[in-house]
Amino acid sequence: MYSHYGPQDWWPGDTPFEITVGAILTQNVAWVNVSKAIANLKEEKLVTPKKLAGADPDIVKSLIRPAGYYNQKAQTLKDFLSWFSRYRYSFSMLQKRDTDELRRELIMINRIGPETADSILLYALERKLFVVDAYTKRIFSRVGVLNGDEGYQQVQEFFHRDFAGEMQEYNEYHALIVAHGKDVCKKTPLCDQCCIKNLCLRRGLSG
DNA sequence: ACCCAGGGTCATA
DNA sequence: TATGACCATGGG
Repeated sequence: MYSHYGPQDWWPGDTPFEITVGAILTQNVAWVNVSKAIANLKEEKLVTPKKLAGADPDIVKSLIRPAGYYNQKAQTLKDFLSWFSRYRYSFSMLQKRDTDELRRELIMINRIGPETADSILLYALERKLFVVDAYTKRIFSRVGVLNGDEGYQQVQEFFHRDFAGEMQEYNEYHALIVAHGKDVCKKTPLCDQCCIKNLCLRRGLSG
């Protein structure tokens, strides 16, 4: 996949906080819409924890509107920030904490689920874990490695076990799966010849 | 006019 | 536990 699609340079964003905001805003929404929302926030210089926390909720809603679900997402940002304030809005503070502890705390925040939490952990905090998404389940179900009825944790454990790697590989892997999902598997329901199938066959995981 | 996109929550049976 | 409804915008 890497040789075909090249480096994906994920996550788009200049700072850990921008990455975090993007992870929240991108829930069930195309990234193009999220970029507009982030561009709006940037114009108002609100892409910093303190500024965003101090902003008028109605202003924030209007700025993130292109990303959809703006009422919920404005509240999610607020809830995240109220948790983050306990670390004095400092990513260095977060880095002192254990990955599993942070993950539990993030998931405790309303409307931040496992995928959003893991995206923040991998792409903003550079923790070594695999991010599961709908493409992952679809693609790996099709090639016969997953059933399709596994839960998030189960799928994640599968990848941690059979596709173990370093943080940089998890970073690229998730991005490539998304790229591949948008590219091929949407148009071609049966990916018999796809590179992932071949990879799994080589590893003795399907066939 | 439909369907879906880099999810998650809540009510119901 | 397992479905369904709901959140909302923008592009194909």
